[in-house]
Amino acid sequence: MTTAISVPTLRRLPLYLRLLDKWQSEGRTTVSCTHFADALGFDPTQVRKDLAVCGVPGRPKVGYDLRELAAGVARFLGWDNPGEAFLIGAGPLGAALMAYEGFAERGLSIVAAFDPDPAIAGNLVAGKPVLPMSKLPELARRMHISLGVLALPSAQANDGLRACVEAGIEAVWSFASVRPDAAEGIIIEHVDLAQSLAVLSHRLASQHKKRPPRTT
Amino acid sequence: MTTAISVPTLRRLPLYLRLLDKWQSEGRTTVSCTHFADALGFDPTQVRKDLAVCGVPGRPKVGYDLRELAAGVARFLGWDNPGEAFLIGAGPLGAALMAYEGFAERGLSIVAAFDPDPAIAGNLVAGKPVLPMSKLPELARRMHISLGVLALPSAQANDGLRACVEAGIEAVWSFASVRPDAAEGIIIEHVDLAQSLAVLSHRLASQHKKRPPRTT
DNA sequence: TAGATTGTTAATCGATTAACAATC
DNA sequence: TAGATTGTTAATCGATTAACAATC
Repeated sequence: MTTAISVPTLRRLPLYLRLLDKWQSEGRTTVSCTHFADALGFDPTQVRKDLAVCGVPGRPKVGYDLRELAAGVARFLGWDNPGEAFLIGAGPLGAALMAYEGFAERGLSIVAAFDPDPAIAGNLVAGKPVLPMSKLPELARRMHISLGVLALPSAQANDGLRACVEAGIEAVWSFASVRPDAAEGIIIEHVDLAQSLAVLSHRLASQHKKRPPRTT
Repeated sequence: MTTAISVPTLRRLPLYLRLLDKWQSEGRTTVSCTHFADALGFDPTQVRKDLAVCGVPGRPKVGYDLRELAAGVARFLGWDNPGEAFLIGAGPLGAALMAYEGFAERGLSIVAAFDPDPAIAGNLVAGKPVLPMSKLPELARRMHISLGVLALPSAQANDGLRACVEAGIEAVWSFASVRPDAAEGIIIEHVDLAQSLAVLSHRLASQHKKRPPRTT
């Protein structure tokens, strides 16, 4: 087995990729770890180790070929060929995700939307019809869909997840406001906004202890 | 100065709080670290250390008083009294955030929405009027708003952030698809979906290496 | 060539986990 | 009392950073 990639490394790769895109559009052709390190406030050695996982060799004195590195990082993440995903939950959150500009950039395309609510199924979301959940298994298999984007209200999140498992979907990216239960045979990545808010809230609270907020 | 709280600890606190709410609704009155550890797959010692930062004492043999602990964790995060925030960017993402059920639960209330796009300002989003950006500074000061929720398209994200700084807003929770530039005198917490997607994409890709996905 | 940069091995740092005394 | 659990100190583990040889 190849060396396991650490999650912190994995989470930094998109930041490098974003910079690579930017620099490419500025006409750069090579980059060194120091460029990344300066732009992101990271240690250059860390950048070098992170990039190494993608298997793109650099050249001493020169650095990395920008094009080659960008392609290598994108390939490593599986962002080189467009992935197709189903959206499960077509409420306001689902609609926002369908319109989200960051997905297309990362080779992710939501090709169909489903919703258990009969009042929503049948509607159009971002120009696409929302289908009833009953259509999910057959379509998932026929279209070889391996990723589900879960955007259901918390009460329905676990049902949605189960439907994905039964449809043979391999991974779920969850935006439900409650973490769905772990399930056999499916990869779950949950975006927990409460965790992010906790970091922000605490920083704000510590700030207030030092310099109290304005009051009337 | 009090011991600095680590970010990993901070990010786990909402998970404990969610369990506390659940257990409280089930009629429990005391909890031990082992309960949390079992439910979350954590080490009991880690739970004990995490909870310790909130300053709620437990009793040997008994555990923690559930009510007292829930109140302590919420207070530590600043989630005990409802915080008021402004939404900057009232497109689909902004609309989803206004409707998001997780916020109210965490004592966060979006009290007004702003958008630089004249086609959007004037509309209603989640029953609230969207105001032009020009109204932001005066209202922020008058209402003592310290948190901005940034949901603008990437091209406008930095302008939106600057507007917050100028309005005296202390912290910004960013959902832009590109991380806004750091700015003097404002706390920024950026939710970077690409980082989360990177973790998921890579897991999916490694899975495929072991067991290739079905094809036609 | 000399200097800059990669790639890799060693040292440090911080977070997690283990051990254990104190206590109800 | 005995057993369970807290709170805290020590050990381990993994990620970050430093050092340095190889190289263009």
